[in-house]
Amino acid sequence: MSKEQVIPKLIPVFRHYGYEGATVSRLSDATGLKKASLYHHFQGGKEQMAAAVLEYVANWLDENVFTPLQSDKPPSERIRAMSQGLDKFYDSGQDPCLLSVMSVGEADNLFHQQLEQSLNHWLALLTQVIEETGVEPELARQRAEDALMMIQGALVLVRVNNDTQPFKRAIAKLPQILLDD
Amino acid sequence: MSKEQVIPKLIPVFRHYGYEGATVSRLSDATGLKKASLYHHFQGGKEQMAAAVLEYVANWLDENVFTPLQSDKPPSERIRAMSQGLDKFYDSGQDPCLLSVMSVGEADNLFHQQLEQSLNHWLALLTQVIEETGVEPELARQRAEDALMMIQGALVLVRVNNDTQPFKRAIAKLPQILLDD
DNA sequence: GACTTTTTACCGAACGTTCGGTAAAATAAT
DNA sequence: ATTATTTTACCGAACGTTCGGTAAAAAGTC
Repeated sequence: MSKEQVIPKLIPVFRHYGYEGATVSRLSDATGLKKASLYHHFQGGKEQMAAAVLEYVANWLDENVFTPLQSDKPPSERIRAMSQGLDKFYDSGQDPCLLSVMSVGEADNLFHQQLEQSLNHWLALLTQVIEETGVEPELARQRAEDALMMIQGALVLVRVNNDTQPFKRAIAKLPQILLDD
Repeated sequence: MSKEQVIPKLIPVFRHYGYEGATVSRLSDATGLKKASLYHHFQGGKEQMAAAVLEYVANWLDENVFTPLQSDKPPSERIRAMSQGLDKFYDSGQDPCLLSVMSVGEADNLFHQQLEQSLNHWLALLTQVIEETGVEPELARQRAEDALMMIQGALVLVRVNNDTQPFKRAIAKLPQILLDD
């Protein structure tokens, strides 16, 4: 079993339990590999596993969310494409966000730089799309932030309330937040 | 040292490290009490400490956020009062939200009911205030959800980006979200 | 192609450390 | 003197990690 096959099995563990909650035992169970085997693939241990997961997810987002956002189609359609990618990424809000779960406790010390970079990359791309519709840079940035806040907040609501409706509405409201306002 | 003096010292540990990251050692350091002394006050151990923290925070919110929201003043002023309480509670976004941090991993299994109840209490109160301005129940509920999403999302953004501006803007936007729309 | 060597993938068992938690002794308060 | 509070010393279990070794695949040699 190669790393590329292992990493996707690690993802849900970190997502649902956070860094400190993602014990090597749980990671072992999730992958079907014994602890020692995990350490064969990731000599850097749990920290390297988390780093690999973050990198994998960043690439997934690049392909399924950021690239569609940068196509040459009209902004409204690009945002629709992004929304579709996001809905798949978060499984309609049922899967927690790695970004938010990894910015807690010890994990934040280890991965803050990576997380900040990913978030700002996303914000920058979104801001650019909005600017292309003729909106002032500062306002465009604010709308981009509003959109991300809505999504992240929706994920919290969904998790606590066991109801995916807020997330679906947040996704549906994205065009309005980003373009109409 | 009494429980009432200990609990406030426990709060920041759970807030910043989450339930699994809030080790008894850290709780001991934060309170200045040795482990065994903590167990004298909380025979139920770490779980009881977390439960006490949640209860304490719920009461604080009741007094400083929910009660001002239910006064007999006009809705706009009640929302202003709530905003003020929230800003103090989250220290302008610098302090993470217990609700979101405790809904991860094992902690969610232990406290889901409490968290869900607190969130829905808040949502219900907010919805009621909006309804009083003549808004349909369903729309009022949606606006209440939007407001909470904005705040929760802002907290994520602030934590990752080390910049409290998004939170301050989210707070400032509350009247518009809840009343103007 | 057959044989040897090296590398890869995996595992059982154990490592030292830290986890949450407890018993008994010491101290403080009344 | 009694009670309430804190501390020292300790426990089993789980933590992340490492060790020694096995089986199979890959690479190198003839």
